[in-house]
Amino acid sequence: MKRKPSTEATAAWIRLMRIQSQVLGAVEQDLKKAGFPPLAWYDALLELSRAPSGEMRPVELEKQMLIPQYSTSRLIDRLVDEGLAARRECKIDKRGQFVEITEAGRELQKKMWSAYSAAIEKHVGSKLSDVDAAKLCGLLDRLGCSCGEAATLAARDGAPAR
Amino acid sequence: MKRKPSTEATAAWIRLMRIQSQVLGAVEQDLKKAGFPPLAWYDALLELSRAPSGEMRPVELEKQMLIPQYSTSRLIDRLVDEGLAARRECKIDKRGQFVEITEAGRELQKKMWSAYSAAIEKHVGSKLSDVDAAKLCGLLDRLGCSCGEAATLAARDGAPAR
DNA sequence: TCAAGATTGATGCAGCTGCATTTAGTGCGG
DNA sequence: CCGCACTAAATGCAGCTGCATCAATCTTGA
Repeated sequence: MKRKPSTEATAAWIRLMRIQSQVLGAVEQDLKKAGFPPLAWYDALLELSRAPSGEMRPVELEKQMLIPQYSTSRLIDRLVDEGLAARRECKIDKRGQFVEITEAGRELQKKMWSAYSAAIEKHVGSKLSDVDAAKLCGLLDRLGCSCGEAATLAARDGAPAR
Repeated sequence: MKRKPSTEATAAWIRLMRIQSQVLGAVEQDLKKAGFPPLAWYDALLELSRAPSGEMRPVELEKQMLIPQYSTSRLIDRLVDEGLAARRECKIDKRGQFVEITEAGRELQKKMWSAYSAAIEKHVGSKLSDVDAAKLCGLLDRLGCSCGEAATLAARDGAPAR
């Protein structure tokens, strides 16, 4: 059972873990220093703002963001507490609900994108040519079974999802 | 302030976040299913086992693992609780201490490496040729200011560090 | 020699995460 | 129409993380 992964594979694994945490930390830090909430909030607001009528089912949000159900539930709680979103009852399915982004939510999303995009540029864009960034995408996509397609489409106003 | 990062940079950012979390999750899951503790424990045990006399200062460990001080402190607590490591007093500096890996700790580290290396192979190695893995390393290293050098040297028996 | 400052490690607190379970509602087969 | 399986969402609990702070000790420099 020894020496299964090649040195290269192991090195890639280590880099993937280290660099991601480093870059994510740097970006989150920039956001926080600019007085903004965590990235997850941005992701949620972005998804909501993209929805046709500014509202969607929690289940839907959960699938888009690739986070567990309970996590979605609590994230919505926080957004609602801050007046960035509102819960609406769902008439066709009384178990469920709709979550609607508020005007404040839309504004915050836009403001965050300024800081967020600057952070991406600072910590990723400025360190890699577009060609290299594309190469990196290609290599990373091969590690994720089949999450590349959707992500490519969504690659406008960046939405990570942990 | 609009359109700062290129589409490619943003796409790379998204991939980096998504794929990392996906791969990390898969590896941790494999470890857990095999009945092992979290990866952080492995990292710590590995560092300790590498130390000349099987012991090192918490500060040292902290630097190697790139995790905050309080995190190290509590990780050591857990290792000690499980009998995988032991605290030794430090005679030359009474503020400090030494942490020594136990025999059980060494054994666990070795056993974990079997499962861990298999997971790396399964989730990284098998999806990328060595050449591509090396390319990936190169690209990722450019994102991390200066963490590549050390990591390359340490690339035996993989040690991530979040 | 001694006070000021730096360093080592621990800890209380708040917030977040995962897991398992609960509550409520839907829909299908008999 | 009823019971049973399934889905939607919330929640209690334990564990982990970050932050700020603390106590103890070491070091430095006047």
